[in-house]
Amino acid sequence: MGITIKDVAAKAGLSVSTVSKVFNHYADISPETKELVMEVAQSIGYYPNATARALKTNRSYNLGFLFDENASSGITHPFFAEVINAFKNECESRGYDMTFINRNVGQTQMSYLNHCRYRNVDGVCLAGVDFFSREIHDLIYSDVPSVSIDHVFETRPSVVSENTRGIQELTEFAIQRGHTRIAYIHGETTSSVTRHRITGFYRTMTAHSLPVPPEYFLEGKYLDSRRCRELVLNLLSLPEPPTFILLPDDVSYLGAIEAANIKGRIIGQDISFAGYDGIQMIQYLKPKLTTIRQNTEEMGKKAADLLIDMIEQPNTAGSEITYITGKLLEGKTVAVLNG
Amino acid sequence: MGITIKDVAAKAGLSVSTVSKVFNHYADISPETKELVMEVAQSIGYYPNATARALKTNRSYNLGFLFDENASSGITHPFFAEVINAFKNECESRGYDMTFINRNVGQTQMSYLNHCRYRNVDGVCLAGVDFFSREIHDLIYSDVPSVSIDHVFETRPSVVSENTRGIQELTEFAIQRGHTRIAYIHGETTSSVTRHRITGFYRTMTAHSLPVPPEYFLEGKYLDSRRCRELVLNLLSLPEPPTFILLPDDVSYLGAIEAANIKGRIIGQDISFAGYDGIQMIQYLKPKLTTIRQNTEEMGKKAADLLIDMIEQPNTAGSEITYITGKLLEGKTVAVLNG
DNA sequence: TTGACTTTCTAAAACGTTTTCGGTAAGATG
DNA sequence: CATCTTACCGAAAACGTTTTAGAAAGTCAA
Repeated sequence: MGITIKDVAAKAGLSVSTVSKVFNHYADISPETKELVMEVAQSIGYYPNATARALKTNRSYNLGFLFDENASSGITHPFFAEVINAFKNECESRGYDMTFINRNVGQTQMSYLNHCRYRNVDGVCLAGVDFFSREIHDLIYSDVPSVSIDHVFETRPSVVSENTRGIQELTEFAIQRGHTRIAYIHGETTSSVTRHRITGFYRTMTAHSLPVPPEYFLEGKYLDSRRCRELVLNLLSLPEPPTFILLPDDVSYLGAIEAANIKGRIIGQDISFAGYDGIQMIQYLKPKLTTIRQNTEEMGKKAADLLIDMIEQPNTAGSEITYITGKLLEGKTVAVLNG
Repeated sequence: MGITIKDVAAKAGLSVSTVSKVFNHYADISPETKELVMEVAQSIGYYPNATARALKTNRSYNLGFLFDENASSGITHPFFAEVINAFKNECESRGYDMTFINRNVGQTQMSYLNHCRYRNVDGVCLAGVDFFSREIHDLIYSDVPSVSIDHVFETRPSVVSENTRGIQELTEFAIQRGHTRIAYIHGETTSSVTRHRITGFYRTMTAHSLPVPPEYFLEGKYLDSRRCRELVLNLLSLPEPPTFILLPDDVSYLGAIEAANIKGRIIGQDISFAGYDGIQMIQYLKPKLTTIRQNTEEMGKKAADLLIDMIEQPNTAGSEITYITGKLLEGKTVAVLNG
């Protein structure tokens, strides 16, 4: 059917082995032969078959990306989409392709690990999954190389954004401007990201001897602006409402704006907000949101690099943790109370 | 290294062929043997190797997805992300995986077609690319099955959203409410989507004998709210500004809001807007945008189905065009001038 | 009993590569 | 001239499957 290495060999008057060697940059090939093979290959439009190669070498040059599919948004998630995009770009530039790993291939349910094996991926990157589940555990402690984003397993390298520090900065930012009644609507506590952020929040509040009344500390949901709207409404209805509210993320700001409008508060004046993520689209809103811009570009790229390095030099593979720091974007949503 | 079909055969006391047949649901296998094989396979944790299978059968159960990588946003594009997600989900439920197709694999530049061949994808879905380029042409007229989204090639099936009709509805909507000075900031004219929309616009305007002065018809860019802001500012600065402006898409509305604020116009009163796409996040903005909600779910799913059908029943493969109709979402951005 | 089917299984070739191990020829060395 | 290197190339096995063609054994009717 297709054009194979045999056709090239025949046309060039050489053996299959020799042609193969040319494509794999073996040393024992004369420059003339090399050139000849290349020419012939070009002329008849030969391209090595990745499948056959993968079978032989047990390397597919294909990386898996695993994130929670049934979670809200999948690839639609603005934060993960950016990370995935960066990951994919780095893969490509290093000669790898990317496939999504899931567990329902056709009718037959398949574990993540089995899917990886079945597809023969050289490695897999995990992001936004339930890192405490059995399945993920099996995958992580298997022989397939892996790297995780925003969660660390001791035996594997990981890329984590400095969530604790990010929230600290944001909280500090508010306190510096005279806020003391500070509320935090955090995301799902099942995620370790949330846990780190909560740590950052409490740490800062404690450092400044500020109280955190229970009604100021609410469990919201990531990316759920409707939910956020309700919670902000609740907060603003308190007898003693907060002056500053940390939101789960940028998208939640959409709900916060609505709530503020309903309550007739002017944002950045009567009530202050901060988000998390630094999503471009949200930055266009008025008033501009004060937030932490996550370096998604770096996260995706670094994850790919760690993974590929691990694959290509298995001996030197460690369990390096790479911290990625976000950047505080100062918007107009935080009032200065002590000006 | 891994567990192969041979191990299963040995342990079950059967031949490799028999085991293979069990996994491929051949008829000439007794129920007892079938059960035995399944049991043994289960017990030693055997899983068929997709690579070897692909090599033999020339089917990879892997589908390519191709979209313009260097275009603005890649996977980050809110509209395409939704389509891709739906496509991916449908693939999975029918037993296929999805890989992104690009042209820079490692150092070596590779044509899209070659990438498809190299990866041995069973088919490829095209969206948001330059459909008029040579490379895409080569791919479409090759032997690899393909389906296109929002563009039709006569020889291939396609899924297109009814862009002409969408803009017609929007324009009609404005006219019914008494608007006559209607401007259109359209997207890049290189895309056939834009061309269809422009057709819809002119058709409606002509049907109502309304003029379209050149200064009301501007080339903007998709997803570029900054650009949109400038163009809306220009429009609002005209001696005789429009009362209604069709925007390239929903994201552009962010720029439009800014421009209206700068010019001191109240949206839905002094100036009216309509978007396109129906992106969730934008729908949370105030005032709520009147727009066409694209049925991205259906588009992605249908594209996957067409492609897989074509792969699995090559004989019945046609060049069916599937039209997906959007739905007008009435927001608060259109003033009623004849009320 | 015998031939004709059926049913169930297997041997072996093939898919397109990579890689090991040798082999050959030419040049270098003494 | 004999031997040793060196540089280059090829034969063949292997990777883990699928699939064709046929073998063996059982069934059944006449």
